[in-house]
Amino acid sequence: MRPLFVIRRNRERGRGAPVAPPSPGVPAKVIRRMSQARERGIPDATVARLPLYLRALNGLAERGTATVSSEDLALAAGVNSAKLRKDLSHLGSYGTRGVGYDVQYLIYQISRELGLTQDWAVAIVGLGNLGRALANYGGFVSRGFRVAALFDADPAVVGERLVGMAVDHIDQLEEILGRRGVSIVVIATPASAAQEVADRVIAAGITSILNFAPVVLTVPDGVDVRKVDLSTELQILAFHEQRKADREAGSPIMTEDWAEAMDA
Amino acid sequence: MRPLFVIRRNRERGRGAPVAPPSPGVPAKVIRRMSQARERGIPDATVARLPLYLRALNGLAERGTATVSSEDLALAAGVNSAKLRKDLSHLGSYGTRGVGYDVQYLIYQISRELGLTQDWAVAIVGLGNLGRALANYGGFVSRGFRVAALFDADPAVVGERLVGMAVDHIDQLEEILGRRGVSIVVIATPASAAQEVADRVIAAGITSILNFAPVVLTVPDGVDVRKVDLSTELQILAFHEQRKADREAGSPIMTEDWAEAMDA
DNA sequence: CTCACTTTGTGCATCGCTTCACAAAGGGAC
DNA sequence: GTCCCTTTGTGAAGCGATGCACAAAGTGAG
Repeated sequence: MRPLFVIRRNRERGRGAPVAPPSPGVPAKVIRRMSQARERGIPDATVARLPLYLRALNGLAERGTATVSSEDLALAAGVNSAKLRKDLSHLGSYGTRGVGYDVQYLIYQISRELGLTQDWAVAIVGLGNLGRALANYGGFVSRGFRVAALFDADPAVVGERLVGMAVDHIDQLEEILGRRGVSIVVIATPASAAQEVADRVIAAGITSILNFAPVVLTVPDGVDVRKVDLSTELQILAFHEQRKADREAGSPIMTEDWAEAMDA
Repeated sequence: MRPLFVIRRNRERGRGAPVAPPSPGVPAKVIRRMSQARERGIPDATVARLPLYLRALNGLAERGTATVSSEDLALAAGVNSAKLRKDLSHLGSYGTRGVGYDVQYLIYQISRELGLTQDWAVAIVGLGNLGRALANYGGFVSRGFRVAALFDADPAVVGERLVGMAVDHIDQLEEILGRRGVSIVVIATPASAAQEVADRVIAAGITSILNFAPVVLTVPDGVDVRKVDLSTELQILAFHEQRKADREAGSPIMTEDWAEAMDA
């Protein structure tokens, strides 16, 4: 079963084989076909932007727009139009030259690519303030995702009903995950519990985790972890804010900063 | 006051002026000096990782570790050690060869670089489930950040007390932001209100926004917006999850997918 | 049909980040 | 002091992402 090439696939990013240079003798059609085929190699940066495009498209669709040019869609999504076109070209050739993209069709294609045409059962572990906020957050249930299980370790919380669902005790984690077909787990526990929860859900077969706890989770290969971290974001903002402040007050050449840095 | 060069600075990412090509005649020392000097040009990718290092360091400090090698720290932060060293080298030369980094000293240096030695007054706008979770979230108050104001548009929520602070009505936004010296605003409103809130806080002089609402905010140059978006993260996970599923079930060559894609 | 115009899809140059690999620098033993 | 060991700091190569600029491909008018 799935030898060599699976492993190769795993690391196969972007272009894969270095498409032959456009020597004038080679039939252009063959080259085209190859890059169209793309071998399932959509760049990570592109994948990260697809949800953005999807949201912009849904906005357009609600306002009844039937087709949209890359220029306009890029504007709505806040990106450069060349980037948008290149991103979409990784999915296939879904536009019409001289016209633009059919909004509904593009929504469908992006949704399909992102796997939103099926629905995903999501479990939330940890029902403190953040976990509750997530459970109640209607936005992400809207398309493709469904909260299928809630877990907490606190006996006072277990049994409580949230969004029409009882909170289960963490002891039943493995059993219920399996029974309800959960494939994505959201960790919203305190930092101290996060790694243990991760270990358990991974042992139960989960390979996609969204982590809100402020820790670096250690996971085996093949498990995807995405991290959302408030304090990190604030710290990045603070860095830039400080810089702006420095710039206004400090000397343009910034010699003082230097002196300070030097003697430290 | 601050003419031309301020604008230039604004767009000056990374290296700044296009360092002359490494023509063999140019004295290497000059180039060296320039990149060492860094002109306050810490790469964005590095800035984004500094909070991570800081957290790992705090963990080590709590356990009483005095010095740490780049190898160990990198392990704790979940990055490659060469990357860690290069990141830290952008801040200065704070390690000791043959020994490693002094944990306390490095904590101080990173904190200073991130601007965490001063404290930042943060306002939260929108106190639905998410806003409340953020207000209660102790983690980010810990170091450098302080919740200084809470706003909501709902009269039923205004006046309520959260984390020892009364919720103010959004009408008083500008006045209170100024009075309490707020410099970072967290938007946790519904999507429909987010742009208006952003416009108002920017008009009031705010230049750093952390946006939880699922919309692309349009802001003038000089304003930093960072976005945290649950549904985007879930969609990215779903994409990879789907891929993993395809890989197990589907044909390695993936001809079927093709047929399906073609007739659509 | 041809012509003018619009907009996509992409080759290519560029840029910035990552990673390797090693010289430089410090510590400790003797 | 010298020698050996450890670990940093960084030049340079590699790699992926970005954005320009344009040929290709479509529409619509006449």
